[in-house]
Amino acid sequence: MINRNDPRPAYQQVAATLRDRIHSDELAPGVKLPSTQELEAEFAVSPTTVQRALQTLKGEGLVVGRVGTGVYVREQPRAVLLASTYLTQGEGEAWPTWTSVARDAGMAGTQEVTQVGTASAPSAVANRLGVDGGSEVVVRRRTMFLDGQPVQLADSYYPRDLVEGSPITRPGRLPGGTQAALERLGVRFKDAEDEVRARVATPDEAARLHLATGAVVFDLLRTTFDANDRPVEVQHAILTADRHILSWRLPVTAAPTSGPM
Amino acid sequence: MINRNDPRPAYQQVAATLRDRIHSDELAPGVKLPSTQELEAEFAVSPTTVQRALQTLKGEGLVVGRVGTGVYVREQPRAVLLASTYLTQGEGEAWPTWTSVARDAGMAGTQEVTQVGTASAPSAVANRLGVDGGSEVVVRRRTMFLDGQPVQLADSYYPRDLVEGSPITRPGRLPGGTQAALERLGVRFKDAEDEVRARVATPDEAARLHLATGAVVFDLLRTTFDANDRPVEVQHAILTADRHILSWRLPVTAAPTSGPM
DNA sequence: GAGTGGTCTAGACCACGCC
DNA sequence: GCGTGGTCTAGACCACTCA
Repeated sequence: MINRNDPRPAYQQVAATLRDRIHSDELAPGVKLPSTQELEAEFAVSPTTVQRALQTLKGEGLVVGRVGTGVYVREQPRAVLLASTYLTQGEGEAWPTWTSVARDAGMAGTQEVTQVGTASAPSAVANRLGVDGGSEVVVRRRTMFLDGQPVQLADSYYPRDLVEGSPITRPGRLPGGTQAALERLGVRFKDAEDEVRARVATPDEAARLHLATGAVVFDLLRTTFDANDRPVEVQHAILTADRHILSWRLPVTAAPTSGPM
Repeated sequence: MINRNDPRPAYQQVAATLRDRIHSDELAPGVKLPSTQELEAEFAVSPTTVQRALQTLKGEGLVVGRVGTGVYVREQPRAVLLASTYLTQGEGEAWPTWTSVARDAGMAGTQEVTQVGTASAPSAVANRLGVDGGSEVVVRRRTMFLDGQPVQLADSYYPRDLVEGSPITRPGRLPGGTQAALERLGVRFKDAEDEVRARVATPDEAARLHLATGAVVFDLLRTTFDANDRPVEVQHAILTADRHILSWRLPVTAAPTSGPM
């Protein structure tokens, strides 16, 4: 029952009560909530108020509605631990791939190349790639899947003069990945800079990743530099936040290092 | 006007139209939207439908409502670029501090120590600190502010036997930061592991960070290891996503794989 | 006091899943 | 066919801001 003296709106009280039941496992993952009509009766509020409370919980990713059946406590999807530490490792024959990372988490990782060609560089990419905003760059767009579900949109951008005429500009799998292909072009890698943002998915991203509106995504930019500190690749990835944990390993020295990192 | 043949619900059509106007700068940041009554008339929908569309946009962080005045396009708050070295928390001149990081972004960074003492270790912390779940550990809790606004909750945990009797267990500022204090106890740092998640703020976090419900936060865990690979510190930080960009710099020595990480 | 956003109601209709 | 979640309406009230 709702407390009319509580300063919080009724729908927030309903949401808070249900949230407590979920967190206390009184409503365990996968369990069906009482029907909206039952909730109306229990809390003595109108249908609209119940719906609004449920909408709040849906926005928080706690429950999912399935019309015709009921509203269910969301099963926590298993997440993939995406480590970047392998980049610092030396020589090895088998490099971690999306497939192997997913297998480590007990899932099936696949990918699909959706576009290879040239495109006008988004300003964030152009800045980091050291080209004029809007100028044409080479782009490879991929979608990554976990157990058949799209979880990641990964776009890689390259300076046109660097990769022109190479296999990178053509569709199809690159043996050893794009980085190996760049090395065959004479590129010597030095280091990379990651920038990570988190935000709500745009409607376009939500549609392509099969997400509810309001879902949280990582927005990740990786700029890779060669031995001359020239940026040779910018990767821009959108990752569903509930299926990825990002991980970095970094040295800690007693004496301060100079410069960032 | 709403298209009744469009399969999308009316409130989503209204939201999409307003979203387009915002992204096209027809409604620039800071500008006041038409009043809800005007929107009702323009789209020929009921008040509730307009409210639901606005609620959707609020959830996306695109607009903010101020009762009594209007609904405004949200000014994009300036974000702080948080390099990975920051969390090492030195206060010496060479280590980046919260104050210096904020100053680099043109803002005032302050912090407040909210609690120093012992607490039962949350399971995620206990795991990483190598102690039994629920056992007592030493904790230092801080809140970080940008221009007076709380933007970060940072809790640092230490094994009890390691820091017992040291200044770390007592309130007050630590000259040189906790890292220097640990070094004075004989700790030799080796490396650290960061784990980054992104999710919606819990109601408690939202209240402490003055966030709207549904706001996105980073959930960051840093485990620092000494030369013997013993975990000596676990930092758990909640950061408002729209005011932080996280950054890492990592060396690349050979061809990595196809994934973004 | 007028206008504003925010909340709530009571009732209706629809598409869908299941029996 | 019935129960389900999801959507929508028309109207009401409240707290707040600002002139």
